[in-house]
Amino acid sequence: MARIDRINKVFEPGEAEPRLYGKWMDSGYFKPDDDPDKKAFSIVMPPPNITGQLHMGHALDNTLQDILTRYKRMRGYSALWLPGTDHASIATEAKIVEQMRSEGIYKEDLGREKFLERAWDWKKQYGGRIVEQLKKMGSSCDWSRERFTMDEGCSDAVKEVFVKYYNQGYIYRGERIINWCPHCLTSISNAEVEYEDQEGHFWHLKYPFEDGTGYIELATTRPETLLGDTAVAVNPKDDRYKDLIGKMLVLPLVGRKIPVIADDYVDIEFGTGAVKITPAHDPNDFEVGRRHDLEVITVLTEDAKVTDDYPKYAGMDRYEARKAIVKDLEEGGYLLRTEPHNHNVGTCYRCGTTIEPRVSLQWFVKMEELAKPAIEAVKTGKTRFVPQRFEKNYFNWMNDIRDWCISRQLWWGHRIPAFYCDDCGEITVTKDAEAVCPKCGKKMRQDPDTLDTWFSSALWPFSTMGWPEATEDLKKFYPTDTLVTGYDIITFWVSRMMVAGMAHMDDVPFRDVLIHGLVRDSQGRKMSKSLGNGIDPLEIIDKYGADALRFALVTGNAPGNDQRFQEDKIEMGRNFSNKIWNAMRFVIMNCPDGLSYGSVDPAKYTLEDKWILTGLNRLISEVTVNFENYDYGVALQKIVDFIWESYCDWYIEIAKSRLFDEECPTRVEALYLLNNVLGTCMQLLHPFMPFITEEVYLNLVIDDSAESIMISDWPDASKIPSYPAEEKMMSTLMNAIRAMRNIRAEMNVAPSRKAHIIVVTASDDVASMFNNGLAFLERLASVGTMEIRKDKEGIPSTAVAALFEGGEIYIPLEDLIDISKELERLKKEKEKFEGELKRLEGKLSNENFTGRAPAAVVEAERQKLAKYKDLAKNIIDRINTLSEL
RNA sequence: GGAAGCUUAGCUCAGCUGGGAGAGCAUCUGCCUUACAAGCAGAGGGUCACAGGUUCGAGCCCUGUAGUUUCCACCA
Repeated sequence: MARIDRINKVFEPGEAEPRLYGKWMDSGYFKPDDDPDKKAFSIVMPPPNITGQLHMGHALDNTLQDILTRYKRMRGYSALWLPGTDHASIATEAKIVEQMRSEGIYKEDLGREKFLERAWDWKKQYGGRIVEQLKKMGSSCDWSRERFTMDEGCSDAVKEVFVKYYNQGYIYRGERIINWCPHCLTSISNAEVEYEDQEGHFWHLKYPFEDGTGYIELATTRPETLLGDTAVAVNPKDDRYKDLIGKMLVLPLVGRKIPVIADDYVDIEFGTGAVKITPAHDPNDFEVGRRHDLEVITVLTEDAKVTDDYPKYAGMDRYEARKAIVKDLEEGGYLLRTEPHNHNVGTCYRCGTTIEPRVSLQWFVKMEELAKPAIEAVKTGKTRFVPQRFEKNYFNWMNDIRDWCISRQLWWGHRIPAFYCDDCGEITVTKDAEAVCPKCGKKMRQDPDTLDTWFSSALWPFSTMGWPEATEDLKKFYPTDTLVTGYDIITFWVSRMMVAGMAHMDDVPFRDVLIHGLVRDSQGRKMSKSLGNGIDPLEIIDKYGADALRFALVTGNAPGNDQRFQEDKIEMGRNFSNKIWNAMRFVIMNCPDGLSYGSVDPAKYTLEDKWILTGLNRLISEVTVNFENYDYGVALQKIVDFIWESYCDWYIEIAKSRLFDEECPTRVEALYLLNNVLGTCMQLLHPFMPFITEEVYLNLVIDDSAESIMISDWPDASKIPSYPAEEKMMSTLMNAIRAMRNIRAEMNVAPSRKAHIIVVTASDDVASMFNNGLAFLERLASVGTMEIRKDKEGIPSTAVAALFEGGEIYIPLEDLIDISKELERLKKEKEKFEGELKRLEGKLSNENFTGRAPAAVVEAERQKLAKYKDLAKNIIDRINTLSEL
């Protein structure tokens, strides 16, 4: 009892977790083992933004990665989990601009160089924050390999790829209509546009013919773009307009003469069947304009204000201009009517501002051809999505892929390695920091733009390992084994890594893509800043510990499904920790000093010993399969059930009678198994709850030389003996105990009242089982004394019967028994059994079943029938006996 | 418009290749039993959304319907 005084009654994560993490860091366990005989396992961490704070999405993502890494490490792999952070160009730049604005400083006034200095300061200040937060989760990454998307190596990889793609013709520069954010003042890619439903209007306008022969009616949701109209399009098959094709119209308010053109793009059924064409401000119109060689007239500035070309509206933003133009159209008699109209509006995924399509000179990657090997790799199973259904998501995007706009009008990011000669217009693309015009020898000017953040992210699985150098890490760890990420990022990131991997490494970047869902709030809403419904993982860790948080994120959740986050689950995790902690306390408080297992003899194992070992054996096998299939929710549930029910509620309780009897001949066996079974459970649980398992494992009396559970060997089921016959016997005994407990509870018999029981059984095995178990039957079922008989002659009629497979137990409760109540209880039991009997008899008399179902299934049903018949007969006998009174 | 998911106990969710419906929380009843009241023992509670079909047998497979969520595309 001396040792227990030193151990707190509850596990204290606030104290233990930082201490243990520090120990792991110092010991170098997070680094992959150099042993060349070990097989390599690797994952790269999806790099969180340097501007970011740890949120539940990160917590889930990193918990899954840590589970995987810790499992593989214990399985004997040289396991690498490579961490890092992302510069997140647009998000970071926006934050810095915002911060500067509060100081009254503008980006342009500061200048590029000063701005970048500030950005790097920002990175220094905040880049480490998220890393520290990830450590609190218990993440076992190799921090010595930590990377940043803008560090020297990653930047070099970016330049290498850009130059290579350019020389191969996959990267080009061109004037196209792109998605422009008037707030961030940069282009963004298709993937970065989010569509949302907005209520708007449908304005029906009339555009008069030049020759005064009438007008064409058309409808628009964006009347302000009328300023840039250069045609009106109709469908060539539309009889209403056939004769009008080629005629000229006068553009209202502007007076420009524009033609009626014919194009298949126009839907005859929709609206009036006539569409105004604004090539500069609508992607479809742009395409129509190209086909018909229309003039592209830009009418809005970068910040979405009307240009000076239209003095009446100049300087108005697009919404002001819309009002003014609608008013003028109305006054001019051009507005026929206005209807309410819901439409999808593209918004910037970073700031939410409505996108303004805009024609500008940008850099693009031709994706179609590059996508092919990446599509093929998933088709042929070289890369596998888990769950598989998400590959549809991937194929969907990849099969319909558009050219990727990669240039951004931002300063924070990888500067585009293209140089221009202002004299002769020559373009050079080079990794060098400076370039001289090959034609006229003048110093060239570097493109001011930077690259899309996702351009560098796409290279992450190999840029972090030293590419383009042929490093040892690349040789050993590429391709990585598993990428863990959310389904919301498949198009942004997974697809582009696949493309880059195939293009530059000629191999997939990862074998498996483990997709998880979103963590939502308790009402099922997305956690967001604007709703203020986000739950801070750090607060949860402070209150309950990282183990409890990890438990909550994994338990009861199937792969790929969204989950609602509820504090209930955290409490469950915390309570489970406490349960384990106290099981450990119990075990070690009963271990004598200098305990040695030298005399342990498996031949002396008792029924419950063999039962718990058999259960453990099965647990290891099943959980290992679950781990291999990424079924973590299932695996965790099994481990919890085994520890809580089998080990704590049964095995410890039964073992108590052996521990408390110092003369017990199998005491050392009990101690050995109590320590080792719990220790093995800790190993199985360690990937989920690394902290408490480490603490408990090292406190148990298992192996004094063990340094850490995280480098212990994953349990091997084949080394644990299995005893099926004893397991079955034990389950009979447990059922008998449950039956006794049930009766006593229903009769309201206090546990303190020890009863005399009469066990009636024809089986010698069952009889000896009860005889051997008397010591713990007292504890588990309040048995005082016991007699065992072969028949039920002379059983007192006031006894209550507990029936189990293999026998009956009678508990004479004299004063307590209410015969009518007991009869009622027995009749209820009888009905239950008769229902089952009817079902089984029907099934077994059906020749279709006996003839067609597998023999094993039929046999199992036969045995069930026999068992139920037996039990039902006993109940009926008992009812008859009681009824006669 | 195209695609995917979900619908199982009051709540949140599991349920593997089809073979007697589960967990946690909540509710009710008893217990401070010398590891743990963050605990122990027991109980109640479900036409597995609906309608068909395949099968000896369907929560699970197929078809359809309804509700709901998400992704992709996008028509002015």
